[in-house]
Amino acid sequence: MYRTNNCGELNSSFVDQEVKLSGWVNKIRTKGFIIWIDLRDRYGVTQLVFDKERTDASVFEAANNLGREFVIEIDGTVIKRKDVNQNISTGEIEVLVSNLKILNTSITPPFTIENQTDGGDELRMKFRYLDLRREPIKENLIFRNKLSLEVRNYLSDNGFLDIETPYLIKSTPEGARDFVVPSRMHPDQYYALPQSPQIFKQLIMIGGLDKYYQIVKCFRDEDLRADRQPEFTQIDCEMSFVSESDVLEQFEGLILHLLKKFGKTVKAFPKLTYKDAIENYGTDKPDLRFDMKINEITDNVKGKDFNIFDKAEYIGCLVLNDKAELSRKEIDELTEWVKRPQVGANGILWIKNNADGSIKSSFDKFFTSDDLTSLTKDIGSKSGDLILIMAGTKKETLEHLGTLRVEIGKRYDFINFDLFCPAWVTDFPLFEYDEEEKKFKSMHHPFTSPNKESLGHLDSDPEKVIANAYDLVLNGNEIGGGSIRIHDYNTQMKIFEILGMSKKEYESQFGFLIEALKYGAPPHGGIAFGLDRLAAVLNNKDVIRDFIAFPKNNSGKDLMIDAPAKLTKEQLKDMKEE
RNA sequence: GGUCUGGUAGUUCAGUUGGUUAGAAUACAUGCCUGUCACGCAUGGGGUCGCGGGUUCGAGUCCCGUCCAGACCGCCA
Repeated sequence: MYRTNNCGELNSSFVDQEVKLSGWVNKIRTKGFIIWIDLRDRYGVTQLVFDKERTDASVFEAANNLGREFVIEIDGTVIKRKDVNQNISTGEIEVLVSNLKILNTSITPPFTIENQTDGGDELRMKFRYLDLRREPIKENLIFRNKLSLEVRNYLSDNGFLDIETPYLIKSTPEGARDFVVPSRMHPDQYYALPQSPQIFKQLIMIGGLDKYYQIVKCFRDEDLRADRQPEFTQIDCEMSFVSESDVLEQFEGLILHLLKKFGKTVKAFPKLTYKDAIENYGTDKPDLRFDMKINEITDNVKGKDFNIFDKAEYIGCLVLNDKAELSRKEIDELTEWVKRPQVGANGILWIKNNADGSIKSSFDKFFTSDDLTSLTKDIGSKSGDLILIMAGTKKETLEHLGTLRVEIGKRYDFINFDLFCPAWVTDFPLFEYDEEEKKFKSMHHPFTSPNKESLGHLDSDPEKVIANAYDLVLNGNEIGGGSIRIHDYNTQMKIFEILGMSKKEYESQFGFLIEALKYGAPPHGGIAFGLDRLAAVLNNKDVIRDFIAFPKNNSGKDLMIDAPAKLTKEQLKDMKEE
C-alpha cells in the first residue's frame, strides 16, 4: 500500500493520526534545523515537516537530499501547524515524517511545476506530461470530465442513445480537407477520417433509433487557430420527427443545464436571424455580453460632398457610451489596429459628442455642427459619447465594424466577463456563391433542408433560399451548429443539381444515403457542439489547447511525440500496388 | 499560400547610435539560517545571442536568405 490518504484531504480533524502519503516533491524549503516539503498529487498539496529534534537523523539526512519532482512515500503523524496557511485546504496541518522512501528520482524539470510557470508554450508542449502536473492544466481536464459527464447525463435522461460510428470511412471532396489513411489490403486505395459522423447519424435515424448522440473525435486537415485543432471532439446529436423549433428547445435545455450546473449567470437566450446578426453585430457569432450595436447611417450622411461617404455603398457606426474623452492617440491606435492586413479596413472616422454639449468630428470640413447634432440624435447618441464610423462596401464594412466592436469591448471594458450570453442564430442562407469556382456551395452541408417558405426561389434565385439551419453562439464563439436534414429523395437530388454535382459524382459519393432516402427516411435533424471550445468558453478562455491533454501546435505538430513523421521504405511499400 | 510578432544562460526576459569581458530574475549547486509556505542571506557554475551568408576595422544589434514558435487572414461544407 502506497498511501492511506491523498495530499488534498487532510485537515485539523486528522490531527494525531498516523498516515501514509505518496506524491511528488513540489517544493523544498529548508531552515537548516528544519525542512518543509510540499508533497503534491492530483488532489492537492500537503506540507511535510522534518526537524533535527523530532526526526530520526537518517530520515532528516534523506530529506536533505531530495530534489524537485522526486516521487516519495512517507509515514508520519498529522500535527497542527504553528502558522496556518489560509491559501490551501490542508493549510491547518502538516505531517511530521517518521519514515521516508524514495519511489523514484527525477532530473531537474525544464520549467517550474507551478500555477504561474516560467515555461513557454513550446517547452510545455514538448514536456506535456510535466505540464499536466500543473494545477491549471489539471483543473481544465477535470472540468472537461465534469462537462462531458453532464452532457451524457442530460442526453441520456432525455432518451438519447450513445452509438459509435466508424473512423475509417470514405473521402468526399466537399467541405474541409480529409485526413486520409492508406489501405494495405487495397493498395492505392484510401480511407478518410471523418470530419463529422454526419451521414452515419442520418442513417441511424433512417435506421429508426430516433435519438442519437456521441461524444466523438472528428478530423479536419485545415490550418489551425487558437480555437481550432485538426482533431477535436464533438458532441454530436440527431433526432427524428422533429422540426427546427423542437431541436432548438431540446438543446437550449442542454446548454441551460450546463450553465446552471457550472454556476454561470445567464441573462437571456435570444434567437436572432443571420441577417439581423450581420446587420447589428457584423458577424454571425455576436458577443452579446455588451449591448453595443452597429447603426447604419448610409442615408444620413450622403450628399455633403464628402467623397468617402458619397462613394460608399454602406456607412455604419458604433456608439461608445461615455468615451468622448478618448484621446486622439487612442483613436489613432484603434485606426492603426483596423488598418492592419488582418482586419484590412481603410480607417475610422469619428464624432465626439462632448459632455459639455460641443460636438466635433474628423470631417468637420464637410459637416456643420447642426448636421452632426441631427446625426447623433438619429442614432440615439447622448452627450459624452464617442461615435466611430466606417464606410465602404456593405459586406466588408459590416465585417470590419463587427471586428472593431469586439476589440472595443475588450479594450474599454464594455464586456462583463461574469455573464454568459448564449444565443441561436437562425435562417442562414442555404447556399453561398463561390466567386473562384463560379458555383454555389452549401453554407452548412448539402443535406441541409431548405426552409418551406423560400422553396420557390430554389430554381430562380438559389442565393435567396433560407436553410433550416442554426448555430449556437456563446459569448461571441460558435460552439454548435446544425440543421433539419433533407429526408425527401427528390429534394436531395435537386440540391445536388444546384451544387453542380453530376449524377455520377453524387452517386459515387453519397449513393448509399440517396438509396436510404428511398426507404422511408423519417423527418430528422440535429446539431453538433465543439466540446473543446465549449470547455474553453465556459472558462472564459480563447485557447482550446489547454483543455486537451495532448494537443497539436500551431503547425499541426505534436512536439512531444514528434508527429507527423516519415515512414520507412518498408512501410511505404505496403501501401503501393506492385 | 499570405501578414504581423518573437527566437540571447536550464527557463522567462533586458540589451541604447554597430564598440572593451553579453546582463537581470528565476532555476540549479554549495554554505549559513530555531517555523517556512513566492522563505531569507552569501558564494558559485552556467551563453554556438536559432541557423547560413553578407556589409564593416568591428555585428546580439544593420542587410539578404532560411528554420522554428505564436496570433491572425485565406482555409475551416
